[in-house]
Amino acid sequence: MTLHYVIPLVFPPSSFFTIPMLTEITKEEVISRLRNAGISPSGPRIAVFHFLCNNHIHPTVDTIFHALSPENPTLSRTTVYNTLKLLLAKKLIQSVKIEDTEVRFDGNPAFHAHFKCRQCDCIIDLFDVPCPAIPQSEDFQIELPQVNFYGICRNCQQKLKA
Amino acid sequence: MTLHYVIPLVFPPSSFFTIPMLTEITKEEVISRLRNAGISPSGPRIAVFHFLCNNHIHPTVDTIFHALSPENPTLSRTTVYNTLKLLLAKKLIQSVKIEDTEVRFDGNPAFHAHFKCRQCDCIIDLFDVPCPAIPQSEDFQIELPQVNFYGICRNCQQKLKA
DNA sequence: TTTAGATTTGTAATGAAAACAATTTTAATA
DNA sequence: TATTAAAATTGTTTTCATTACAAATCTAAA
Repeated sequence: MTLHYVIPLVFPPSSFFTIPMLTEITKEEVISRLRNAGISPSGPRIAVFHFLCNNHIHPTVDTIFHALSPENPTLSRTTVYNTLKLLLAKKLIQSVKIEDTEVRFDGNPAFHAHFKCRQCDCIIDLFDVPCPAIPQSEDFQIELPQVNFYGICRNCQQKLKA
Repeated sequence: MTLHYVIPLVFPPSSFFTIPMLTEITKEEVISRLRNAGISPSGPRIAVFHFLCNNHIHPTVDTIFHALSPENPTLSRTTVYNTLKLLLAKKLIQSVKIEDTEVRFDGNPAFHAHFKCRQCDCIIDLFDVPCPAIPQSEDFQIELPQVNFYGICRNCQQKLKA
């Protein structure tokens, strides 16, 4: 079977750039999600998870640390690392391996593809790229795949044109 | 349109594990490919590219360096880095961003998915996972996507059963 | 109030990658 | 063949994300 796709003239095309309802996730909702996952909702954990849920910028550890430090003066990088590892293990977030050497994080654990702009290094969610078939085993769970695109984002395309 | 997939009992299932003809790529063929790409075929470049074409193990820089050092006693890590960067720019190879912090390399630049075993850390080519639709722009080339699966490979599944 | 376990913190260590300058090689020209 | 400029390679140094580790702090149960 061959699938045919409409080839858009700009990237990301609107059909690949659906923006989901960006309702603010409250601290209470964050605490509830942590409790449901069996994680005791400490201050740093609430802060890190809340930041990831409401900032769809696929931050690095350092970005998270610097964003939260002013409000949490005693926060340490190690705690950010520990917290992210814990959230990943409980599948409350996902990691995005789209850079060569550093990991980025995404507060939305559901499958979606990502696009990295080679010009401005932004990372954009692509909610309308279908998830590739995930082979399942009787004995083992195969995790969601990562699907990463690379290129030039629409903003940078327009800047380069001008 | 909904697609239905046969769910295999073991992973990787045979249909996801097609092994292409693994004919040895000769040094002459390697030199020819380098010349066609406008790269002068120096000793280190031939060695690195030849290694990648004939060892489908998705090696790291360090693995390549240690594999080639005995035959090339003066080879330096920096040269391996430089050569890989050049081969990538000319699209003779591809990088595989499937680990958190280090990049792996693949002598086959054509699209195929990858699977990483969380148990033994091996990386397996999945030649039968279809390439997601690649949005194309009039002005900019969007590069091939990376599709990465994670889980437990068949070997480790059997070891864990026993 | 005590105390054990959980959590957080800061420092040190690791290691991949990049930056950099110097050396060596190559290839064109005299 | 000799000269020389560009290309390629090399080793060292630096950077920086991540991990390891041990000490300090906090939490919640007894």
